[in-house]
Amino acid sequence: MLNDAKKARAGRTREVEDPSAQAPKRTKLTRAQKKEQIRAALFAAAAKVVGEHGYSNAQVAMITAQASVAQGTFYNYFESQQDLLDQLLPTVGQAMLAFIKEASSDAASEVEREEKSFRAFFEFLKINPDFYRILYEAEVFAPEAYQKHNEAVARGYVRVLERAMNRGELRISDKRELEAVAQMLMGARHYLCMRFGRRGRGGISLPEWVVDAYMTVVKGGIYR
Amino acid sequence: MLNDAKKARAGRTREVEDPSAQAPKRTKLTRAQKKEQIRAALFAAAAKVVGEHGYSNAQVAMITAQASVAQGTFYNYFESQQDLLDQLLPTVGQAMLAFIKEASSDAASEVEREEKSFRAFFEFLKINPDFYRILYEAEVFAPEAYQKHNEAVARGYVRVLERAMNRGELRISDKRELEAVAQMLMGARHYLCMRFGRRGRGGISLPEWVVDAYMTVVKGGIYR
Amino acid sequence: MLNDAKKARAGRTREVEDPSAQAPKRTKLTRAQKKEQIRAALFAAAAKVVGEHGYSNAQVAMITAQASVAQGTFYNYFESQQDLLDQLLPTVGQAMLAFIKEASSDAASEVEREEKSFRAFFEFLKINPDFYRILYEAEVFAPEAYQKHNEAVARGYVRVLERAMNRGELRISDKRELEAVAQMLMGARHYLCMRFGRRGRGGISLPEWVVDAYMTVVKGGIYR
Amino acid sequence: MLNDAKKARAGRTREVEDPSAQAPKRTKLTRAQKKEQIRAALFAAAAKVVGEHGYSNAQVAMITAQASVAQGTFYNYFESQQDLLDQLLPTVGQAMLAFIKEASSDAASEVEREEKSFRAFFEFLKINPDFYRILYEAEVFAPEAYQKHNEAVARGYVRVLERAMNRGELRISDKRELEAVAQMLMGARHYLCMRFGRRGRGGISLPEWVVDAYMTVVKGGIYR
DNA sequence: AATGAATGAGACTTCATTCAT
DNA sequence: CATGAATGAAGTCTCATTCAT
Repeated sequence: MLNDAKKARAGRTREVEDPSAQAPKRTKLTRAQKKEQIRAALFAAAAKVVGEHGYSNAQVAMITAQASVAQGTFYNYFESQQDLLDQLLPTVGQAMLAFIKEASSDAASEVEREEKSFRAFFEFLKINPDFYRILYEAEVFAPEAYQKHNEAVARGYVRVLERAMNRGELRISDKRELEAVAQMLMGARHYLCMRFGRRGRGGISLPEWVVDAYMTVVKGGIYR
Repeated sequence: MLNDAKKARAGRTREVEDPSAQAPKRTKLTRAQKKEQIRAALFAAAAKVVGEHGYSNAQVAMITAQASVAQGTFYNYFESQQDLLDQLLPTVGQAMLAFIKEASSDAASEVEREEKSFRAFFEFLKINPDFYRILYEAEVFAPEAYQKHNEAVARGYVRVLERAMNRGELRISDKRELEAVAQMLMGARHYLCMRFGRRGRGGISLPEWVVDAYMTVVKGGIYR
Repeated sequence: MLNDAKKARAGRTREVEDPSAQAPKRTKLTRAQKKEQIRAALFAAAAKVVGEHGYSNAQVAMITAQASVAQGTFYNYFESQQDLLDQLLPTVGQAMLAFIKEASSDAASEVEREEKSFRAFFEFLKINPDFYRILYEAEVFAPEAYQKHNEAVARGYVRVLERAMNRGELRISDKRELEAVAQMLMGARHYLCMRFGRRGRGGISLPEWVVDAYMTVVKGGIYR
Repeated sequence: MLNDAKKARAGRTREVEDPSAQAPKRTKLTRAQKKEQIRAALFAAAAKVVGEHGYSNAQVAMITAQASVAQGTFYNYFESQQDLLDQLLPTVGQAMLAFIKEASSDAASEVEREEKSFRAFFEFLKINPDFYRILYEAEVFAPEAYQKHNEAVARGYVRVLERAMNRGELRISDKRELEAVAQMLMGARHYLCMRFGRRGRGGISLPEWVVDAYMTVVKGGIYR
């Protein structure tokens, strides 16, 4: 979804330039479909612009230019600039969570799941390099969305940890501490990403020894 | 252009003087003292404004109003708004590092030092609630300063960890991994602070069980 | 006077740095002399600054920096910035007129005097490259002074032309036309200077054929 | 403020569009036409403001007020204030050249052409009294445009003079001197205009004896 | 008098939002 | 609805002048 800007635009253009096309499947789009396409294009454009220039430089003019629509059109889809920015992380964040879930679904143990999730996070970032700024600048520019996202991710961690704790696999036994551990893992991932996972756009593969360090701490610090 | 003028003036400035060597009581401050006072007031005002409203709303007008000086005065002390913002974290960051160093200097072991440092960080935040935003929004608004600060903090961690590793106290043995561990600790602290350390201005005492969770992971995950 | 900035500054510095100097002649200057020195330094500085950056960029700060005095000092000598700018052309303009008069005083005929004056103007500009802007930008930035200067120069021309006319040496006979001719000569000189007389600072020698063209027109167009 | 602007604009628009016209096609202007109108209004406003107050006082606010548009609108048409100022002389200068060409096209000889051109210049100034400052202050405020304009005008003179020289009608025979002569004519015209052609706004008719003086010099000084 | 920092009015420019077509 | 130009509030920075030392 993050990199669909071009496709979306291309799609629209094609339609316009050749109204008599006999394309069997893509006949004229309905109104609703067109609207949905534009909305999607605006999201994709916003993602790209925020990813490249940050929230603070994500001007409406830039987003609409990127989406190949007029500036005024923006306000047919969003109440305000902030409205779109508030929706950006939820939209893209869901995709990330789904991606990670999918990638870690076949784990044999909680520890393995953690490693797979960890790797998947960086895999996702490699595919969607815009996500880093969309996620981490949201604390400043879309705080509500950020907090929700954070809580959702934390809940995921806590659920897993809880299961492990109930099986007696954890070094901690205080239920309250589970969320603290979750936050620590999230923070650790954030900083490793910041430091080792972002060499320019297009990303870079995370060094294997970073994964080693992370898993060493996870295995020894959290699990027995 | 402006710079030429400034340089010329700076060159002429005789900053030495102090002919009134022993005037200890003097109600009136010397010019240099006044200047220093205003500079400090601007920094303090900026810290407060950034802490309360964030970098993105730290307008020059707000800062100067807070410091009770005219807007133009600002530019006698800083090249530009960004110039001040760039200096803010270094200035306050130093104070934090000094505070933590002082608080953890009497630790008997590396692990104890880590706990004392961890607690001191939150102590510092309680005293300087503005610091949270000054530090963490800097990634967006003063990236260079942020990176420097981050590296300085990381270096501190690495130094400690290295010592421990050389004594065979660590679970990892790859020197490269030390920095990864440092980043993880920093990230963990950041997120714990975000989640548990900031209930409104004035801060809140960190729950003891958060410290427990943190130290459990540190002890089991990093140290043998 | 135009190039005394350095000297003036050196003078002050020397005095300051070695109050016990036994220099036999330059003992302490009187108050009045000091004032006169500063005023001269400000004029010289203004000339240099205007010559290099134009009136519109001749900020008080630049002028005082160039003169090595404090900004506030400026207002002990001039009512306002405009006040100095208004006095600049009269001051330097007098020097130019004197220079030209001196250079053309030994002419055997009016035509020869004109050639000598013409050459002397460019000679003066070579020595004082700042003069071009001081003079010609004054039309915009010190219009009153400009007009006065212009009239003074025109009067000089008219006086000469009148003499020639009375001797029947001119092609025109209407007294009113004398001033028109004077203005034409001034305009011609201005434009030749603009086009041929100013290659960078330091000036350039006027090509001889430009003088030829000028004198051809003067000889054939004005004199019989 | 918004209201004022709107009303003002509405007023202008209505007036311009001529509701009583039988406009066969369309009462309302197309968008492109409106844009062109605003651009023209901005140029006209700039010309008036510069003519009255000079480049140095031609603030964006003044220009837009004069054009009855909002300040922000300015930047839909020009990159910056300087951008407009740079375009002003080329725009108006072309009009002047066309005017003069038209007025002197039916001349029987080069000398006559020169007289007609000379008169036409002042005619143009009478119609466009703003042109004087637009042209002559450009040396300071839009130097590039000024130089281009100057060169264009000089080329025109040189072309005419060259023709005459080839026919042996000139007193000079050195091709290089042609441009010098052109500059002299331009300077002469400038100064005559400054001294005799601008009594307040609305201009004044140039005294006939000024034309006589000019033509006497041209005929005797340049042509045989 | 000299100093040089403080002042604040004022200029330019940006950009989210509105609105007429 | 889409369009894209118009709007004007708001923010940054400059610089002549003032003023306390």
